[in-house]
Amino acid sequence: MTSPALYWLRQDLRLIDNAALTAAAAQGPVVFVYVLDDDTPGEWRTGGAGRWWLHHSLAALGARVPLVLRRGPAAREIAAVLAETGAGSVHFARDYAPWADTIERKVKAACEAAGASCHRYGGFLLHEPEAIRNGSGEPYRVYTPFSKTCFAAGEPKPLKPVPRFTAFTGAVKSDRLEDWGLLPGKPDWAKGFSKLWTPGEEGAAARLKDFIKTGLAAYADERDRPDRDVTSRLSPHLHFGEISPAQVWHAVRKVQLAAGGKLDKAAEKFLKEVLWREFSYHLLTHWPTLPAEPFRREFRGFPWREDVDGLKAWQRGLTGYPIVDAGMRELWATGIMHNRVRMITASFLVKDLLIPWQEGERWFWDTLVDADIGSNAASWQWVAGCGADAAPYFRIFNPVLQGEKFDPQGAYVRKWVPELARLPDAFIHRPWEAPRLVLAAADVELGRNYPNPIVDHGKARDAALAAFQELKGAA
DNA sequence: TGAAATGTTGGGGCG
DNA sequence: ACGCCCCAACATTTC
Repeated sequence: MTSPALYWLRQDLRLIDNAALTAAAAQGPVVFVYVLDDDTPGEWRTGGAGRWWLHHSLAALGARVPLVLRRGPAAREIAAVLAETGAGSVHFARDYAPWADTIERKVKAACEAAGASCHRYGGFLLHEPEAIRNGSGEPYRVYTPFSKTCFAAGEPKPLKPVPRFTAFTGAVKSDRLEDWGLLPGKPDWAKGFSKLWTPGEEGAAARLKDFIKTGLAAYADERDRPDRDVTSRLSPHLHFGEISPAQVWHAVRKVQLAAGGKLDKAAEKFLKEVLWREFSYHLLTHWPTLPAEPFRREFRGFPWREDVDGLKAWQRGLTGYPIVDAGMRELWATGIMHNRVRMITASFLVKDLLIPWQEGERWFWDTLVDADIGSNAASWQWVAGCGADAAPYFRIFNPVLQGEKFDPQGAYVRKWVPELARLPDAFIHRPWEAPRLVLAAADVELGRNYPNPIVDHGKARDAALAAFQELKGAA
């Protein structure tokens, strides 16, 4: 009788296109093991919104295959499951987080001590970070040449089908998912999540199909419009590996080749966004301090401010700038925020309030269902101007102009900031300029049912530029 | 994957 | 008729 093989689930909660599972299935009956909170440092454990997602994703997968759920250091738990099942090998996909390598080494050591072989496979990227280098053999620090090299590297490997496997059915200890407390208690802030999301491999596949059918054609022209519905919303599915980036890539390529014309531009734009995710993770792999420290070292001396009230107003969507508040409330209500609005809200925190980007990074980590250590760190540094290939610091978003440009009728603001819903278009992004009578007709009382702007953007901009000058002077 | 400040041009009002 | 000024509208530079 063949001994079972242990498949250690990481951020790959799916059965299709799964090298580790395919290899495990070839060995013998598969023991599916998920370990919560392995040895991830406390501050980077899956945040609140992510834990909601994780619960439902594990529930969805657990309905298809028997899952062994464990909690604690991965090496200890894997060793225990090896002992309980007599499995002869362990298979898992690589993680790129800065702490992952240590965890994976400990698992390997534990396997060796138990006399089991240990196999690591490629992770949740299209290309391994070691494989994409510039002419001088260095990792890229600039996105555009990076993306060109990725496109030139050819199509990702063909997808692996769901392998034929038998699931291990012997006795193994497992936690109960309900006991992990991944779902919010009271108040249940995730009430609105289930209307929008279907975690799990099937939900991910359906989302991809729907995006290609209804969003992709308009993607190139409308992807910056938060009042439209053309973005893929695949990010949380990708984060938990319910779908692989290669699946997404191949699916988009397929319709691009079949339809051509307008879809060419749209598909190209979309695949470039997939490559931003890729770029972020490559940066993280080569510069593991990315989540904590500015990539451009001179920014270590930046005169950030401590502003508890400002941070709180930003988090709660009470800054008095409608597009900022709409974004922060969308995030809280749904676990996601439109990409354009992420840039606007992030710019506001970092440039208008001069609050350290790490504070924003932390908040997004806790509230986004797609919170992803690489993309989150790289994107915050991009906005703050201290990242690799970042926006120059002096590129400061004006929340009024951005709102008027990308949400011209204010539909997005009206949806998420209902107290402003009755304002006419002309004032929806600048309520403080509305005449008294207009405000009264719309039932808006600034300072009572909607805040006055917590900062004057013009003055805040000047202060941000002055802070930047200070930094340059000190350098 | 900005925005504001500054510079340039050209049409029209007007002395 | 002419020059002058004002100021959109657009382009360029600067932050």
